[in-house]
Amino acid sequence: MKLVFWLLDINPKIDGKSVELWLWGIDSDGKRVLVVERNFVAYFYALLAGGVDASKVTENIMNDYGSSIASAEIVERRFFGKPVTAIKVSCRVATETGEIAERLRSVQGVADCLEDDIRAAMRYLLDNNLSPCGWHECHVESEDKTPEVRVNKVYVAKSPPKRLENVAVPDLRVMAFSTIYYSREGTPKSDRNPVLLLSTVDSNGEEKQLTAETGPDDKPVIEAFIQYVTEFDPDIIVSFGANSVHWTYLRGRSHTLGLHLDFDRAKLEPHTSMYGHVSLTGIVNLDLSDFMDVFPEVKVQTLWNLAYHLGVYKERQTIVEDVLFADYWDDIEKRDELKSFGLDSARKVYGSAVLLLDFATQLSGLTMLPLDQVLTAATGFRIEWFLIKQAQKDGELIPRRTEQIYAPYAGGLVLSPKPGLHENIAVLDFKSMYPNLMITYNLSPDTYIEPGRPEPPSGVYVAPEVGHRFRKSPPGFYKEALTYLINVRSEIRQEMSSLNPKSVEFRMLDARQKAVKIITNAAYGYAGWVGARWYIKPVAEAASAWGRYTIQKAMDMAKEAGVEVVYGDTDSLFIQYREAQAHALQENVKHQLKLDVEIGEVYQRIFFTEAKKRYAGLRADGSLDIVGLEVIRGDWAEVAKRVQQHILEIILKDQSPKKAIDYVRQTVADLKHRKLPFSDFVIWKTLTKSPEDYAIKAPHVQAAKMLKEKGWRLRGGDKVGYVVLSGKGRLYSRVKPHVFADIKDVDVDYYISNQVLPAAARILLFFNVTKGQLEKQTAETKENRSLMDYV
DNA sequence: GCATACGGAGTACCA
DNA sequence: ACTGGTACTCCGTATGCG
Repeated sequence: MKLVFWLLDINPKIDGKSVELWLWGIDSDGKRVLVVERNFVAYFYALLAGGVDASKVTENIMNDYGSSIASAEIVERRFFGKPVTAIKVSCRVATETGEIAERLRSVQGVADCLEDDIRAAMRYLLDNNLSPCGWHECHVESEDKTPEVRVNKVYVAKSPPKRLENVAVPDLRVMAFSTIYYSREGTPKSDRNPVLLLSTVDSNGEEKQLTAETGPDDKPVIEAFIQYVTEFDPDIIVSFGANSVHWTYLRGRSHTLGLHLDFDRAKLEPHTSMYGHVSLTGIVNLDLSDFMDVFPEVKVQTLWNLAYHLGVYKERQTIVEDVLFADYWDDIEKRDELKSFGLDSARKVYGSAVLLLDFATQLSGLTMLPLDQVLTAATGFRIEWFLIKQAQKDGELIPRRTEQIYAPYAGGLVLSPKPGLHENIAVLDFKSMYPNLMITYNLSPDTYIEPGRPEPPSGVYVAPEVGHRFRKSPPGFYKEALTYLINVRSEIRQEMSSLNPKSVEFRMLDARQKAVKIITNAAYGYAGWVGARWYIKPVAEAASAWGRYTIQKAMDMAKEAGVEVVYGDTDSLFIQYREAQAHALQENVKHQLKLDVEIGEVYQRIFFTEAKKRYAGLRADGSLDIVGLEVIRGDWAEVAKRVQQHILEIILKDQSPKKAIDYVRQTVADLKHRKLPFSDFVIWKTLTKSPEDYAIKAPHVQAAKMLKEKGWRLRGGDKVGYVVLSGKGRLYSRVKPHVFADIKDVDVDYYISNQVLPAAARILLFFNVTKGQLEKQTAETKENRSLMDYV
């Protein structure tokens, strides 16, 4: 019979020597199904050394290892663009692939073995052109002897599934949860600290709070959780932080209580899997904290900040810090507040998930990575899987990931800005510059001509400065991949333009074009990544060299046309805008450099300091575009950022330094009287490693160590919020984690002289502030450092 | 003995 | 755990002045 199903997840099922592939899905009737593939054959390629007799080597291999090998077939492939002969070795026992490959590496005539490191599930998806989060059609038979799995129906595949074009997504059962643990000893540990509260929100609109009202016994909480999950039978479980904390915690806690957290569709417990994520068999485990790299503008990565950024809620709400959970629980008057915070958190998880699921689904389909891996996989791996698909189409063998020597190379060209205010400035932007350069000059691992090698008949593009050569044709697989991506994106955007932005189709397409964009933009970075399978430094080096050439040429052309350039960075030029002239330049550049250039933002007014990568522009619609300055940095106190923001507004709109100074004076006065919220004083910084690994004493490291002393575990990647307190000595000796500090101990003078005034002076330095105004300022701040010191 | 200079560590940003 | 270019703060020691 024929089965049509949407592929939710795939996992290998290893039973002794047999490897089955389990394909979890949803059929066209909405039934949850498992399709078991029993005909998977693992294989790899033995790459032959030059000049050897392929059939002889094959014969030798079969003689010596025939008992482990199902078949050995001589095939023609390519490796880094060069034609190669290889033996495709299929293994009798899938789990022995790596071992056999390792042995064959030392066989006479075998140069190397490749693709033995492609795991079964990915191999299967790749070879059959399947796509997670996509519809497929498959000949199946019903399975009589149903394995112990929780689905409506189990089938056995009679042939590999075929992908269908349908892009719709079935109705998925989604469940979100949040946790609250009880600990008076810092970071909760599952062997001693109970789960006070589990809050859930699901796609049926049901909200639940599972709690241990009566005391420390949380066994009923976890039992109820297991029961609820089993009954609801979610396709996707969403959380914030489950990959790093909650699954391990809940599993550990279950064991402490003599329970098993075996609610997934194979009745197994959560287990760690690829790319540092936790797997739930047959259920997608989605951790929203893995989305954070998609939103770098959210500086302190918390659930609540993410949800706020996404517009899940509008009014800022009071958050209960985890440090205070135990206090809230023990205080009967505050316990309800904690409970509603827990439920609210689950709502935020669910609300955010609804908005992010389309994007994740599309990224999964594009990269071939299953939905629960695509977000935990780093950028490099996402693009790599996309490229692997393209390479396979071209007959390119997939290189192994090998240890490479890191060697930096020159990047983009950055021009020094002309400091001060400018009127009417347009940004001339090269659209998707690096991808387009790679397309235009056919930059790819398989088109690179090594020094000393003869020039191919098609001729070569020679990169400026660095001299790397790339054949002009045929196109490399980067060119093909990028051309596809860029075309697809513009088709999608075209299609979107005729749709209602509120329609489901529009939402889907928008998610897809965002996913495509992410992959497109990462291609250049991937090329220069030492960890890349296809790492060839000259590819990245040539791209950046062509980039510098391009921007330099465009600058020369601007000069020739009498257009003043005030700034530029990598792929953009900021020019004095006169409409006809600018458009003429745009056309000229487009034509001569064969790259797409657009006139982007036209600023009414723009302000540059002497520093590169830092400016503020006033857009035509009156909004500010602030780049690089303290305002948009996550490691400055809120009060300093707000002051700078207002100053920029005053300077760009009113052009009144006097007003700006008055504003600074007012804030300094407020600071002196502590008439500002405590959150204004918190400085957030990221730990790049565990606090004890630091060689130096830095303020945020000291604050982290204080948290650690109270039992709170902090690791690399964690953000520490601290405030500076009054006192003597080094800065690091008088900081405190914000959760333990009080506004009355804050050193307001530090915030005036090291936060607010420097941020203000960064801008005001460029305006003639009269002596009188400055003296007034000095008088106000008395012995503190005044603006004068900075001017 | 003290203030200042300066390189390095650390962080975060832009493209 | 995708690249290089850049700015900036704070630490900690070297340096120079009185």
